[in-house]
Amino acid sequence: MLDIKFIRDNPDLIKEAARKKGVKFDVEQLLAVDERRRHVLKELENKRAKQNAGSRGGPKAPTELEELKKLKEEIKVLDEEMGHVEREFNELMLWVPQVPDSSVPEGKTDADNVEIRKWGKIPKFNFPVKDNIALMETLDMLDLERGAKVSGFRGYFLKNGAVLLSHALWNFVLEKFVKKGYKPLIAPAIARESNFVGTGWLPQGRDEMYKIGDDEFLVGTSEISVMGYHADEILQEKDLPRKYIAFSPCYRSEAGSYGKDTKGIMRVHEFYKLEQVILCKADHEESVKWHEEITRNSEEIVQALKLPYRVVVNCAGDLGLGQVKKYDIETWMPSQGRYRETHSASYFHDFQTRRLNIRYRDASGKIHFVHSLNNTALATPRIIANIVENYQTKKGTVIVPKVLRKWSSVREIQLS
RNA sequence: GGAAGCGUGCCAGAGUGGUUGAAUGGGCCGCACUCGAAAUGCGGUAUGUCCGCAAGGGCAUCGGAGGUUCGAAUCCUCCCGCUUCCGCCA
Repeated sequence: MLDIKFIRDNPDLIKEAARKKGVKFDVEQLLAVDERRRHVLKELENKRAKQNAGSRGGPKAPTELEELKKLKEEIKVLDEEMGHVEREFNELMLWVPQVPDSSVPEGKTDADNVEIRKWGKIPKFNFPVKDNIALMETLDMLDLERGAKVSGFRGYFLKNGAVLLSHALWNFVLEKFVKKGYKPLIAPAIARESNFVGTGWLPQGRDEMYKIGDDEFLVGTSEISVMGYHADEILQEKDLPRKYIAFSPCYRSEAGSYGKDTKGIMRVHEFYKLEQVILCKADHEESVKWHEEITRNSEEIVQALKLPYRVVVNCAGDLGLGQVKKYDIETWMPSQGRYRETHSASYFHDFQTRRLNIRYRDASGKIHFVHSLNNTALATPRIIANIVENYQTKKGTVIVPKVLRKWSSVREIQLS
């Protein structure tokens, strides 16, 4: 959500943002509704002022009562109209796109994302490369058939080495972030609808979400529940930034991606994620600074795992409604001969915090909406696909990355 | 799942239909007193929104949404949350 005053003053910026992001949004319609809203509001408030003045003091004389009753009826009619206008206004406000940063490239889909740096050496294998599914099934790390039997389409069981690897990864990443001063959380995967609207996942992403109650949905990322954590709070400036590293299971219906990655662990309905979330001061430079930090944090993880990756800046068409700018980290997948997205770092300015009503008081006592950012720290099992492929040996085994050995009893995953 | 109670400002806590945005105490900020501090005294201390260059003013808000009334923090309905007891349960 943006500030209506900002929208009134800069309708052209909004129009341009909608064009760049490829979303349909009619600013003129919003401004017309806004004008009507303010007009009705003024009338309503004037009548209320009259009513308040009239009903002060004690009991009323009959003639006075008659007039007040009439006024009450008029107010009721206006109030109803106000309700309609307000609903329409609020609904439209939810669809106003955040303005992308000027450094965000033009483009429609992820194919238009622009590579900004690369790290690591693409591994060369002197034997036929196996893909992650073959490797993991051969090593008894993954059971897709029984996964589907029990869980349905895209269901999976992780087994043996994959389980140990998962726990080692979680420990490794958690320790790293705690050392950096991030507060660890285990966040709820069940969240009320307002948190989804607040983070900008709803109303547009309805099909992607599992609805499990009248008001409850399963989160597709703990960003949703962690952002909800501070909803309706006023923080102190000295407490900013708040940095969180949150663990949760994540659920995505993957509606609309039926053709993609239909087998394996790259795209599943249920996965686990350690997520970085930062709330910082309402300042563009601050947002940029922390955006670079959370991106670097994740790069450090991938580097420590010695996986080749590249960072792309997402084009405007690949940005969410609320995102100002986004970097994806794409990690090398030998069997596919290309990089695949493993991390996604974005900042929102106050788009989310306006919806969630998260504010802070600055040193002078003024209140502002905080800025918010988030990035994947590590998502499993997806990253395991990268690991097993990059670390495979001629024998068909998988070497455990060095940094994980502290938590792993084996240095090589083989069939036991 | 059954029963009871509760939800007021930064905190504690009054307030059960009529200038109550809300007593009182604490905290916090400012000023005075003091060489300084403590103690004391005085003053200030919500948010949103609309109009306005501003000063200022209007409106809304006592968990949320409705309702009754000329008038609601106070009465009614529903919802949410918390607490306690019972049942069930990892």
